[in-house]
Amino acid sequence: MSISQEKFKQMLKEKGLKVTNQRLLVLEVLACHKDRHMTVEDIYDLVKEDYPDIGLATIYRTVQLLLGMQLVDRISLDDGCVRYEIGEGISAEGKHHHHHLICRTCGKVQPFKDDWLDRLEGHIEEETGFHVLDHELKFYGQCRECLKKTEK
Amino acid sequence: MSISQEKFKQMLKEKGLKVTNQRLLVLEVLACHKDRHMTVEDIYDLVKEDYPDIGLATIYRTVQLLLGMQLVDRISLDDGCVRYEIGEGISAEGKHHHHHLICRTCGKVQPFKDDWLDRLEGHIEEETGFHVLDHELKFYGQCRECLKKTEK
DNA sequence: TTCATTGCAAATTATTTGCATTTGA
DNA sequence: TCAAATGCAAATAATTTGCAATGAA
Repeated sequence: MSISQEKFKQMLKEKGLKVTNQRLLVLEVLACHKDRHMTVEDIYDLVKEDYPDIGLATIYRTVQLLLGMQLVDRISLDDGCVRYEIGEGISAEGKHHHHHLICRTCGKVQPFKDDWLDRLEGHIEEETGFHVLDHELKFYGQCRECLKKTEK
Repeated sequence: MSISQEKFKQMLKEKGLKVTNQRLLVLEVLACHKDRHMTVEDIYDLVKEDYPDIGLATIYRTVQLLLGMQLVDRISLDDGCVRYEIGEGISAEGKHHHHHLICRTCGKVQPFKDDWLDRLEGHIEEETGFHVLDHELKFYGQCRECLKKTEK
């Protein structure tokens, strides 16, 4: 579950930052499109529907702010665009992860939930002394639909 | 083990492409710096030592070519730079993978070899029908050295 | 010879920054 | 009131493209 608007307002205040319409809208747009992997341009277009005067630079600045606050993740799907996704939140049981399955034929991206890597993280710490905080995992291949078309 | 120069020449000829000094040098520079994660600018500087007249655009074009031929991988270490790495080659036993451990404090990147994900790939195919060909896995955290400094 | 490739410069795209103005606390 | 935030335009950075000249087959 991603962050609530109230919690976000509170976090801003704690940091001495201001609650603005622009910031709330950027967060809302990201929260309402969890499973899309949004570019800055995507966010810009959606926020403009509610707030036509917003500037592109504000989107860039807000996204940087949200990254710094760990409320969104930056992902790169290797199509050359930088994309952003609202974070899944951190619970007592640890992070809630999903990975991305990227189809090399049609480019579609589907999420895949899994906690398999938690054990691997422990293994890495033992072997290398590297303390793992987070990970990003992408799989490349062919989705079910493209696979079917190939078989025909 | 990455690709040999002879094999590369042969692949180019099969595609009706020409063997040029520039192409050989870009591949060589990547092969000689396996464990560095090279930006286009890094490659440019190194190739220029042997071939001062090469243009930056040629590096961009050659890297695209090598990507298309699956001889190099594009990686993004989230410092904003796009980086390239020579492929590990595909053997009969499957792909030879390494992951990246990225230190959030000092930015250092260390490789980590592991075949743990092969089983997860099988699991994904069963559950989603997505046929996995390759993957990229990054871990974020703190390296041993930065961890020590924090403890003091 | 002939067409792919190259280097260069200009064009394009993505992102950041400076600054006058506006706005939230 | 007043520093933080915004919108705009200009600046910067990264990458691509057009084109005449070059070079591999």
